[in-house]
Amino acid sequence: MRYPAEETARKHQRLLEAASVMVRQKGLDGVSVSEVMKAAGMTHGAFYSHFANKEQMAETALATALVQTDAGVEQVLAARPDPKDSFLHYYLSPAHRDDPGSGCAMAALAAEIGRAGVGRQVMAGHLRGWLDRIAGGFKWAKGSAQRDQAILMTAAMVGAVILARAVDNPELSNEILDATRTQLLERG
Amino acid sequence: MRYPAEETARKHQRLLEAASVMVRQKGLDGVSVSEVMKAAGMTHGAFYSHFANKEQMAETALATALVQTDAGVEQVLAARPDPKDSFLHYYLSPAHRDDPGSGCAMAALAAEIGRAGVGRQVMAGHLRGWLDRIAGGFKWAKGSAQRDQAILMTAAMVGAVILARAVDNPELSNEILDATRTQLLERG
DNA sequence: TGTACATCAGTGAACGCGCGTTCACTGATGTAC
DNA sequence: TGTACATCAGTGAACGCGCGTTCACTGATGTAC
Repeated sequence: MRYPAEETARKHQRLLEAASVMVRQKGLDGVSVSEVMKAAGMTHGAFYSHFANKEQMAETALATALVQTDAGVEQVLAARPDPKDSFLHYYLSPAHRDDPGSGCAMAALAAEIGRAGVGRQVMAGHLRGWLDRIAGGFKWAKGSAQRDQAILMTAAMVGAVILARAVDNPELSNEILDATRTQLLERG
Repeated sequence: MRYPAEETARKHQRLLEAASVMVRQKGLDGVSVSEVMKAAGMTHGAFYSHFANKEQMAETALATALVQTDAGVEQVLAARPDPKDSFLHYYLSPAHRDDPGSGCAMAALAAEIGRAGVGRQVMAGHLRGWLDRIAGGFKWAKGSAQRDQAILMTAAMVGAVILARAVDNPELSNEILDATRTQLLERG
């Protein structure tokens, strides 16, 4: 049967939200059409009223996840007095490590995108914007380019969260987060 | 028919080698039983003469890939005069970025292991050994713990390679590798 | 040393299963008059 | 404003396909005598 346009729009939004979370939790290839639809409270048949196919959903979910990641960065950049400190404490926290579904899409999906080919352009655009904002928004040590420092910080944060998620030992996992935060703060 | 024990052992070795490469290229879940067997020159039926099931092959392939990664580290630690410099130049090179199959297993597989659960213990053991060796084998800046510096360096290298593989723009990809290397060398 | 036979790695057909996708159908919505 | 009808999001059965896994079979190897 036909549904009110507004309700359909709301359902589509629910779908995007569920897909962006699940994709970060299970990977772009790790979520099935059925489970995304189920999470949004529908049956699998309606999937093709919202997406052309599974690949397009993956791309859309990635884009949505990246937008949410961006929103998080914006929020932190408004923090006073020290946005960089706030950012490092959030990003390298156990909470972020343990909740990939609502966390940074680069840490969750960059590795898979690297081998799949799908989403590499979107990821490049996202990373460019990310680097511009943190290179300009944070205070950096004198003596070397802000952009290079922003790249090191980004690589270290992403790598630290990925490694912290990949080990089963809680002490080692926490140590990775703590040491990375300490080192990045120590250098200015 | 029955085959000479020595030939069987050689085939098993071929299987491990192929699996460890393919798993780094396509992910632990991204390789099928058939394609691994085909790569080793056999048909899929013989798979179960070598492994209990697909999951066990994935674990074995991960372990093999980590051993090969370790062997690479050992080799670099013997480099003169500056093993750290050699290490950073290899790890953060376009060659390493473009050849995940024979590259670092952490960069290739840590993200997937983080969400799968399989291999987290093996990964923790590997990372422990890795950190011990580079914390002890390289020269570090005074003023903060060698281990913390080793962790930052590892996180940054792994993150940089993952990000460099995830973007389609060659300039940005190279910039990530170059900036990370420059920054890590600059700090001693 | 020669003979008889159990072993077992490898082959390729066959299996059930979950997947992405298609389709006939439903019926309230929104539109044309 | 009321009526007739086309639209289309959503349902659930059905599809083909590739996957991991099983199985009967092969025949040279390695062993027992």
